[in-house]
Amino acid sequence: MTGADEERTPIPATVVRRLPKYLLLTQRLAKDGQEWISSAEIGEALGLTSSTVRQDLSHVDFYGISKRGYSVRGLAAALSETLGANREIAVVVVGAGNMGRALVQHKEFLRQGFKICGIFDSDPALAGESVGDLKVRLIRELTEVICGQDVEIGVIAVPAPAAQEVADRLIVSGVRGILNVTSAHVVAPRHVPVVDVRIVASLQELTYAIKVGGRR
Amino acid sequence: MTGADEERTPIPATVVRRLPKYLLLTQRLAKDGQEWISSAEIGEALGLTSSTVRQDLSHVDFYGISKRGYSVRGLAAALSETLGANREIAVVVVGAGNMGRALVQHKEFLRQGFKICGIFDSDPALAGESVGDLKVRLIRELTEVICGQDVEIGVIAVPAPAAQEVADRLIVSGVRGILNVTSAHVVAPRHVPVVDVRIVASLQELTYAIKVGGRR
DNA sequence: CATTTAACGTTAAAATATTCACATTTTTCA
DNA sequence: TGAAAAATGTGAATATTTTAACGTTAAATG
Ligand SMILES: NC(=O)c1ccc[n+]([C@@H]2O[C@H](COP(=O)([O-])OP(=O)(O)OC[C@H]3O[C@@H](n4cnc5c(N)ncnc54)[C@H](O)[C@@H]3O)[C@@H](O)[C@H]2O)c1
Ligand SMILES: NC(=O)c1ccc[n+]([C@@H]2O[C@H](COP(=O)([O-])OP(=O)(O)OC[C@H]3O[C@@H](n4cnc5c(N)ncnc54)[C@H](O)[C@@H]3O)[C@@H](O)[C@H]2O)c1
Repeated sequence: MTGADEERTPIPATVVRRLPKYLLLTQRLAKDGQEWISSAEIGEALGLTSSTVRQDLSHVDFYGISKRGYSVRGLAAALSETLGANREIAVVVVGAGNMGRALVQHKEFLRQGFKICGIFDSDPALAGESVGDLKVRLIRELTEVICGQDVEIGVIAVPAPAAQEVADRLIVSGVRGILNVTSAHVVAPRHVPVVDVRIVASLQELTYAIKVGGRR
Repeated sequence: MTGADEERTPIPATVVRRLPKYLLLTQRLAKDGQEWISSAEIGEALGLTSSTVRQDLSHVDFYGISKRGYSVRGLAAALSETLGANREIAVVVVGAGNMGRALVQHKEFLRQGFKICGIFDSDPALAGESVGDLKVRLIRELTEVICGQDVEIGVIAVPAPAAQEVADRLIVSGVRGILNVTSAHVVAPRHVPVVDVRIVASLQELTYAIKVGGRR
């Protein structure tokens, strides 16, 4: 009767960031037919200690068994449920440039339950163009589509200066979370979480790692 | 005479991940003509406490001054230098699919010093096709180009199952760091750092944040 | 010119995250 | 069947990260 899988206290962000790694690994192993995996093997595969793995998995409503480890399929299912990703989630992409179009055509999203159901742009010249199965729509149709199709996530893939404006539109349209692919810092109310994907920043992180090199 | 900006001990990863944010902010403000900024203003703009900001900046060889804060331009320059991003860095992209092509055409990379000087694919049908200013080359020319042009960073944008193989090739070709855009976990020797950009994982992080909603 | 104030750099306290260590559970096998 | 082994879940110890506190310094003000 009760949902029962809800945690009293949220899982620490640092743990949440690792859960998708466990999920992906177990999905892959399940496909390969592997039945069991130990925390040590997971750690090995992902560069973590077995202890961190066990500690992390203690937040997931699923139990391993002594001497065997975790059921690969069972763990994958539990992780997916814990992440709230065990269902189809409607997504819209705003910005039909190179990045937006790449995202729309990316197959893996759907395999993981993310269904992109609209791509929007402010440029009238792009309106009506096909991208994968979709046609680009004008940004002013955004609210209508989001409300009508109960879209949960909006992806911002416009030039950085337009990012906040787009975020605001997504928010008033009722989106529940935002994936921000631009380098802009986007602000949103507490109840609309924003996750950033910052590719340039990742490259800069890499230049630092290269610079300090061995000494690390 | 001495480089002098080298730290005895590497900057903690958690700090390094924030430095690009400070860099981007100060670059933008510098362009807007702002001269000074305080740690409190930086924190405000980025959702951090002023204390965290000052603590972070203590790792950067640059000093603010009482009552004024930090020189915006000076801080930007110092951050860029600390990150090792204050110079042109040659990059190659492997995988000329949607993502690889989007990356090659992305203008911001060059503005930040990352010069993409080659795009490679294993598909002979793609060889010779234009992407921006570049032409797609066959993967077997990779080593030659990397050695010849002293390429520092390789970006992996191929299907996940091919990621490790591509990484291995990049490594033997002498690349000094890898940006991995696939969902695969890539292993590399200690002296070749790997930074991951995991978009699907970011979406899953978002579904969790949506699920736990207000209670956070 | 002395005083007030804003903001820094830094030390230390508090909060988080990771790792260790081990009692417990399940399986194996002699 | 009972001892040995492998792996879990968890409490405690470490280590790291974040935040608070504060002495110091440079500018502003009267
Ligand atoms: N291309 C990449 O590989 C890449 C990599 C990292 C980050 N990004 C970021 O992703 C974003 C998009 O990049 P891109 O390469 O696709 O750029 P792009 O210039 O190719 O496309 C941007 C699109 O956004 C549209 N647009 C502008 N303002 C808009 C608004 N207010 N509402 C709706 N649409 C609007 C434009 O008409 C254009 O079609 C940028 O912020 C970029 O920094 C791109
Ligand atoms: N498109 C996106 O928006 C997106 C988003 C997130 C992650 N990714 C990841 O980026 C990677 C590429 O995605 P994509 O959409 O560009 O895929 P894609 O299928 O459009 O392109 C992949 C390209 O890689 C080439 N390739 C395959 N094996 C190769 C090898 N061994 N050496 C060199 N080239 C090889 C293929 O010929 C193809 O051209 C994938 O791992 C994908 O999961 C893509």
